[in-house]
Amino acid sequence: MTPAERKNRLETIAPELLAELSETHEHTRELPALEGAENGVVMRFAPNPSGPLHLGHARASILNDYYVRRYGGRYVLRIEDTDPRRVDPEAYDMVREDIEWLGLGITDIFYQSDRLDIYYDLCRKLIELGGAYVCVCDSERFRELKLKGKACPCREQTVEENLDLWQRMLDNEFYEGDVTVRVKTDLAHPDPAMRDYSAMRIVNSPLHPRVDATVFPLMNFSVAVDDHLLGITHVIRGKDHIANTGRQRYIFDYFGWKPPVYRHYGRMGISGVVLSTSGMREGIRSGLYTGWDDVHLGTLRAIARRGIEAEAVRNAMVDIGIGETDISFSWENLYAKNKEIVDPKANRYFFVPDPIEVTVEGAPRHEAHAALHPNDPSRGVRTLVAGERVLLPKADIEGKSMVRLKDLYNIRLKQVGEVLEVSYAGESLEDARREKAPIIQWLPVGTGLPCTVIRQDGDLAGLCEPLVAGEADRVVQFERIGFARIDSVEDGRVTAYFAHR
RNA sequence: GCUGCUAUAGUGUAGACCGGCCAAUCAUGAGGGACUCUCACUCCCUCGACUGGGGUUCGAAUCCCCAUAGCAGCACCA
Repeated sequence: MTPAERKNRLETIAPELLAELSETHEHTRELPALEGAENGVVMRFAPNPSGPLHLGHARASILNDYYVRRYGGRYVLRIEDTDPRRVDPEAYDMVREDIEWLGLGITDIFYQSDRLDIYYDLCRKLIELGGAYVCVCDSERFRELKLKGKACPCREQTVEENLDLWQRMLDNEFYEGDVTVRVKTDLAHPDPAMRDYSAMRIVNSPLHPRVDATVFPLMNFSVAVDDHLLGITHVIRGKDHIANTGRQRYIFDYFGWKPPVYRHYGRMGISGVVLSTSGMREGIRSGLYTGWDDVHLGTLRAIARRGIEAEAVRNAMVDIGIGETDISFSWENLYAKNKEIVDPKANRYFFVPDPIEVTVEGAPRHEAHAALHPNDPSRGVRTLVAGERVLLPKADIEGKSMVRLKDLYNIRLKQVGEVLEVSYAGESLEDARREKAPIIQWLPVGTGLPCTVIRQDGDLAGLCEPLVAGEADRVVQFERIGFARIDSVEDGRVTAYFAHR
């Protein structure tokens, strides 16, 4: 049966199936349902302000955002700045900008550094409940004991002794490293990670940029407290937090709170870019990278600069989902998502990398009209006026005997010793097709703008069409090269960032 | 070392909870073709996977056990 016959037959026996066939299937993927989410959710994104957001943050924030949008409710941004050592004052703004770029539906914002009194208060209550003690042991010594499942002497202190020590901590009677408040868990717990962890510690230096304090909570305490106080119902985070979920459970139990529903997704390996804040900062300092948006970094501002849109990142992350399997992030898949968005709107232009000038013997003066977008004639054309002298991409004519300059005419090439002889070969597209001549981009001599296309693996230098100057901050397609974001146009010089083919 | 999680095509993902409709979905990618004055877009065709071994069962990608591999945690970081 031919396809047409099959279609006819289907029409006679089951017209409703035929209708189904012609439907365009929208592949917006549905992620698994969350239990207890039917009446809305309260979720959170809790970055540490130590640098700009990167792809790892994008996954966490987008997946939580996805569920808030799906079920309705609130989306809390919680800035976790309880470690003065890991706070970069400039990162507060960067995080805010990146969140804006991502388009997250944040409804509430909290800074943990504003909430120290809340943590102090609940820490005292936890001590009173007998759920925590102030430990004055050397951390190394404590660790040894813990691994053996043994208690340190401080664990036997009375509530009064602990309260006294706690007050002295707050009164600045101790220095960094001298004391820590530990949550009493279970020293016999089979998982050593679960045994008596720290809830509060002292940091004397550096000073916190937002608050005058030296006693700070550790994340397992502040996170549990805030998740409860802020009414968080569901938490989606990486599996590196599985142990923390277990530790935080003790806080919930001591206070008689109901913990949120947790989902821990698998590790996402991201290759090809630098992600570690320290690595990025060091590279920027040493001049290896131009800044937080250097193309070699995995920050959101870097991929934005490369012309990747937030929606593409979102689609890629939802596609990846919340599976517990460890995965490797696929740039290829992200590029495909981005092309979906960018291809319909990107205007087409010629960019000639590594240009060589040739004189086309016998070529008439000719005006070429190339569509700004081949699928949308209404956008009009770029007009390029060519005489005998044109610029061609070196790599595309090497070894060729005939090529067609797109929308212009055909040329014949002959290498005679050191000299490349180029002659006019007519306007016929059919001729070019018949000879299987490549159709390549070109530029008239004189009108092109110097243009650098910045790529991860080396820049392309060349010339582009003058109209590109009007495309600043937009993504264009350089025909036969790929999509690129026009980053700047200064003094007639264009800088573009390569996105993908 | 101790604890835990995971294992479906190159990549991501569905199916797994409630075994049969799975000779395993969709996307991406690769190869081929159509269209096209781009190596873009669109369309068509093809390629490619249930980690291994046992067990339960009439029947296992799905349940159980073992092995292997990967990952995470065992901070006075988040």
